[in-house]
Amino acid sequence: MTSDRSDPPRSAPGRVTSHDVAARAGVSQPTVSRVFSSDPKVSPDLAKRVRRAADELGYRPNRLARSLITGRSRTIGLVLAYLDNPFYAEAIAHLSTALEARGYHIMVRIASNLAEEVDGVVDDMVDHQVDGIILASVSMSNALTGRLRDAKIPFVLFNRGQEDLSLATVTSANFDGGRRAAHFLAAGGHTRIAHVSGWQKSLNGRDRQAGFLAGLADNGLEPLDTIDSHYSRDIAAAATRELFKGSFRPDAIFAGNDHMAFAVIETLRYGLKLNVPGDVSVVGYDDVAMASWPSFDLTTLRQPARRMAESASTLLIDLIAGQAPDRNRIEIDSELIVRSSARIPPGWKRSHKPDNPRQKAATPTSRRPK
Amino acid sequence: MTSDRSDPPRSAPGRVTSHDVAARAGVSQPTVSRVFSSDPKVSPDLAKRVRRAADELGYRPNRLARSLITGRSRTIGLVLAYLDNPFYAEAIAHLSTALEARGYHIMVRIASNLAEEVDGVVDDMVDHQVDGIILASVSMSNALTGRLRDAKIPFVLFNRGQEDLSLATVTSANFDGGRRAAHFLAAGGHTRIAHVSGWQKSLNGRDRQAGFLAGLADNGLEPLDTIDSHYSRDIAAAATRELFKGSFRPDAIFAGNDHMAFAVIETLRYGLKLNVPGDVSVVGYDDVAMASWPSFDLTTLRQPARRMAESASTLLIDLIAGQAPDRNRIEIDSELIVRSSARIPPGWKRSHKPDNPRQKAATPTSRRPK
DNA sequence: TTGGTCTGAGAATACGTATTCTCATGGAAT
DNA sequence: ATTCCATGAGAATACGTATTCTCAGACCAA
Repeated sequence: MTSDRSDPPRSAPGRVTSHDVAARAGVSQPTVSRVFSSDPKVSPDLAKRVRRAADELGYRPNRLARSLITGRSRTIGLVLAYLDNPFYAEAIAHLSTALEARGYHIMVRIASNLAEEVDGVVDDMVDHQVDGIILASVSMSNALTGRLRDAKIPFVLFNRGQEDLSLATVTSANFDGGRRAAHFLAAGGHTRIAHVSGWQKSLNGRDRQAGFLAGLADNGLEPLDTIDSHYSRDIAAAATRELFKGSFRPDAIFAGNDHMAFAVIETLRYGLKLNVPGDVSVVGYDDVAMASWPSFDLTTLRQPARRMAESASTLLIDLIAGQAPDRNRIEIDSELIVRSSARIPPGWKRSHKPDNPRQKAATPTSRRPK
Repeated sequence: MTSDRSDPPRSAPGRVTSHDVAARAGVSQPTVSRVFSSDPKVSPDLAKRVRRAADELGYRPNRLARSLITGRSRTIGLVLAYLDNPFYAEAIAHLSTALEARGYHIMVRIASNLAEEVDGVVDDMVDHQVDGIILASVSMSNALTGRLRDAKIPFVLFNRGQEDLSLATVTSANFDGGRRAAHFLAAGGHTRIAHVSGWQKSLNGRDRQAGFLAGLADNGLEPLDTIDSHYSRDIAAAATRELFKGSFRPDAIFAGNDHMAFAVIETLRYGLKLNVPGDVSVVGYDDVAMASWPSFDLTTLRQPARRMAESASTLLIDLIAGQAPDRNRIEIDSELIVRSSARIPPGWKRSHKPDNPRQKAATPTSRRPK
């Protein structure tokens, strides 16, 4: 006999709580709670009775109430700056999958890179009691960093390093990737190599550029020019036109990411009537899905979005659990994917296309009329 | 003198509650609550004192606790099936913005179109007490529909109609769009027109196809063929090859969305060595950002993602508020954007390019070394 | 048989806020 | 001056669950 008997269900109809289940199963509310938090300290037969009652009533635990008392919402906030770059769409998908597998949910917000806007968004997430935050491609103000520290909310920077070594970050090996791009172009015999770079106020952009310059230096080369194009299609296109204004024209361009590389290629082809890779070789960074499309067939450095998402998730969960991870700055190697947008040096081979199982299964259903 | 004085703050350090604020301001906890829910029934000077105390302590209301008692989480769930189609990336961004402006937050989940998986994802969201759900491009099982009805959780289908007229949906005018595609191609003098269609188990796909067929019929034409290509790039490519196997080849193809149209164009160009639009005209549906890229310069029907997102948000909020909206099936007109991937009939003009203000501001910073 | 440990489940409480209830105060109306 | 209502704020309670505390009974050893 429980105290629930005297409480008529006064809440919204259809809203069934652990008390209702308890009443029907003839047990106390804590017992119901124990069953649903898989607390071992409940006898098998009682547990069965509770589960049956729950099923009959269609009970599902209210995660808000649970979160309120445990202090953990099992929600993590995801802040994104760009969504026109498809790399981040892939990132969302992989992060969502990875975190879901770990029992977490994602709250997404788009914020421009203005520090002020990011701050507001993050504050909002804090109010929602997120357990942790992933900031993809957004910069952090020092004020914000401090506030998150105070609030003891762990966060991970995804694809955006930061000078501050105490911040947890997951990136690809940007310096190394930039260097390998340079080596590849140098091996291809290019000598007038320009860089349409990522935003130089982001560490990603700087590291790729620094690696690229180092790679050129390894081969006794200097860049023809480097132009900060802010990860923007339009600016990258303008930069490309700029590069070809003078008489000393590039024979190769390394772009700070694929998104800009596409703009570079199109400006070369359709604006300047040049041939890629005949006249100019182009190399990108990311290997988004479109990079393998025949229109671009872009040679690029693959950032493994899935592995990066896995790493970021694991890292963040560790931080939430209070475990100091072995490393809080994770760099994933990026692989050079050789396609046809850049001259292939002797001895190098085109990367084989990944076989797509769906393609074989593609048996479209056709109907010829009549 | 309040009862708070006797309660030492025993919760996690840094966790400041309305009780703490109350104690410091010398008022009761309900008064603090009233100030932060902008309840008018609190005198100005007290309110000021409370706000000051809150600022000094860095207090921010716990939205979980608030939600628990109000029964409204101000969170809405967003379920997506595809993210490789950039239309949905745009949709996320616009939905996020629109709902944020209305004071809501978004919980995102990717679910394949398997009914079972969608059900699980939605159940999960219900547990999280979302106030409403937007299902983008995913189908609903009848069981799920019923359960959401029972749980009294409103939902809106975004870009995916449903036969059941009682379900709230926001789509573009798919039938009309399909018909206009047909009219355009017919006006261009094409006679052997094929359709690489969207998934025929989705109403979107069927409506576009039906409109397309009606539009051909308006011109006394019949389709050369229609092939269900499931919104898949690979299947669309296979379908295109299939269409060109025989001797009676299409002179125009209408694709069920841009994502497939790109695959069609590339298969024509790089697989079949045909010219677009010289040999074959191609029309798409969506007008994603890439459609305006010079590589494709795709003639297509623009689904205004922003307006659709606004409508879906408004509709859902109305449903949550319990107001029966005037219409629960919203169709947004889609505009034909004439570019160069399809022959332009006499008398028609290419749609002017939207002027991009950023392009003018693009003054890349260059540095020539040395 | 008695004492002690262990097990399982109910009672009580906590989480942080919103809301209802209650009541003191003060001004207006008579 | 007395009654009445409006106003504003504190006391009490609720939201739905997890957790701590408590205790009855079972079981074993002596």
